Amino acid sequence: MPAQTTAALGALDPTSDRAVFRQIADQLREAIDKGRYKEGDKLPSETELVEHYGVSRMTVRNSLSVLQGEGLVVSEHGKGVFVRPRPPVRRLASDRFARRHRDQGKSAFTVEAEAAGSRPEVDSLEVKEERPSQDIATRLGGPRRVLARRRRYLLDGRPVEFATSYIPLDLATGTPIAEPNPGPGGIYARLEELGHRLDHFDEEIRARMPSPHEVKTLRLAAGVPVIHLIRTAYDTEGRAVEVCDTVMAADAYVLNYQLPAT
Amino acid sequence: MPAQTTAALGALDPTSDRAVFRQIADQLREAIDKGRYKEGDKLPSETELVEHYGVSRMTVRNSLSVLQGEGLVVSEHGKGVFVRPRPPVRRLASDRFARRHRDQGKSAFTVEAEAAGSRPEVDSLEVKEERPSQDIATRLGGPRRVLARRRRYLLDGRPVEFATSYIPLDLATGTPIAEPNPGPGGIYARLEELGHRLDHFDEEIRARMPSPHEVKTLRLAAGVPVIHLIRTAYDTEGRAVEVCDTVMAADAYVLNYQLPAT
DNA sequence: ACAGGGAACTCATATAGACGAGTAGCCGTC
DNA sequence: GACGGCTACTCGTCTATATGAGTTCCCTGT
Repeated sequence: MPAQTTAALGALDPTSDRAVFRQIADQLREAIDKGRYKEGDKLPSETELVEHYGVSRMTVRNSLSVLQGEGLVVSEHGKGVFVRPRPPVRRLASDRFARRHRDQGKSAFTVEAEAAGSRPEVDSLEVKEERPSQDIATRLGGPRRVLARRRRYLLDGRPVEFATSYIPLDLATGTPIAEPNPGPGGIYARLEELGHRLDHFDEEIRARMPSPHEVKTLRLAAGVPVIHLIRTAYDTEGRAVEVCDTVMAADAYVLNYQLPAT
Repeated sequence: MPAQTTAALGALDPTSDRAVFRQIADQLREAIDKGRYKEGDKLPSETELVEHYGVSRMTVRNSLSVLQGEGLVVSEHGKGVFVRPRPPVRRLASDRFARRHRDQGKSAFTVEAEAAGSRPEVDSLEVKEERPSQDIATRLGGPRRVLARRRRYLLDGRPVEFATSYIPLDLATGTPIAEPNPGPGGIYARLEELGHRLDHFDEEIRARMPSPHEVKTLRLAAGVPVIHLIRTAYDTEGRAVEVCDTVMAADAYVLNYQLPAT
């Protein structure tokens, strides 16, 4: 049985000017950090904490909401508050778009995930023509209309990322790129077949807190940021042929880049 | 005068099963998104919101703490709750370690910041020998002891990043690398002068919520994640000569990488 | 053996009230 | 005019209490 007693917790310091609910949060955080409560363990119930510290329930709840905001714990209605388990992590290497990775019949996501022993899924396909936003239009060199390809990626049933690719309409119409499934090697393979030999990608990375919509789509727990990656693909003539806007659950990803020292 | 009235806010829907404090947070969030409260504007005071919605003050505070957790607003004791201003952003290009950027008398950070019109500062220097953590040791190929160089970077007085470089002790002792100021071009220039010609860097990027210590060091507002970047520098013989562990305020950075399509 | 009811636990939401402490402006005194 | 204090406003913390709702498990009646 996991430790769900208050044995791991100390007493309050009434002389401290640190707010009581912060002191309690500090103690719980420390106990979690030191492994006295392990991943998935149930913390003491609110009532138990009330008794242990001799404070009101609101104060205890206040402490717990601090830890929840930090993403350290998750509460489950009717069951208890649990130390949040760290999910498996997906590593993205900087050579993930190398041509040699493109000739399989499956998508890069699927191949990688299966290699890592996870069950990959891709859903919520949407492929349609749109007027691009100001930002996307600028990145693509100002096309009036684009093809937008939206999809969401899941690992073992858990959504980890959703992405939208924007391709200038004149490159996409009438090609497999406009199909829901563009075929082996993905749209980069198709673009090259159409004579747009890819030269390089630019990636722009931000990290921020998710919008409520992103929380929903990625089923994010409280306190999990997102990594926002915007990739622009350029062909050998210097033309931007695709912009891919990706939002990833930050707790599910590590990004890897290799830079030459030049 | 900025809109700090409740004019921009609607009424509650008592038939909704959405919690009252969430409804209030939704309305405030929408008003901020739509620009009815602009950056730096003061929101209605808690008392005003209490009167407008006819709920208790705790409920209003609950709503505001939701928005604070999302990083949308900051509260200032005795003054009010304000829409958080977006700070200026520092862009990190993937060629930032190219040799051609190394010959100036100043550090890369200083040069970049001044070019962007900001006032750079570097502080809390600490240079000392240590036993490396397991992780750092592994990345460096297992040295017993390392030189750790810690520093913090500020822009216009605001801390934006702190970093620790770890260099195997046998490379560093008795060289300018062990000095507080390693000289123009930084330690990479010194390493190359010592015959360790740099070949490439590996960068590993994560995003997560900050620890309390990081909140303090970077003076982070609630709801601002950090970008955690671990860079390993390799020389032409494939030896790892430095690991740099950097924690950045995510709202102050955009990372840029250029990948060859290979 | 099993289905159902209900007790006993969990967290979620909300109210009302109190006191503390930081800020800013007004106003009178010196 | 400058200083100092008063006051009214702000958010911060904490208590006490009530109700609702989801989960678990036992016990009882069939």
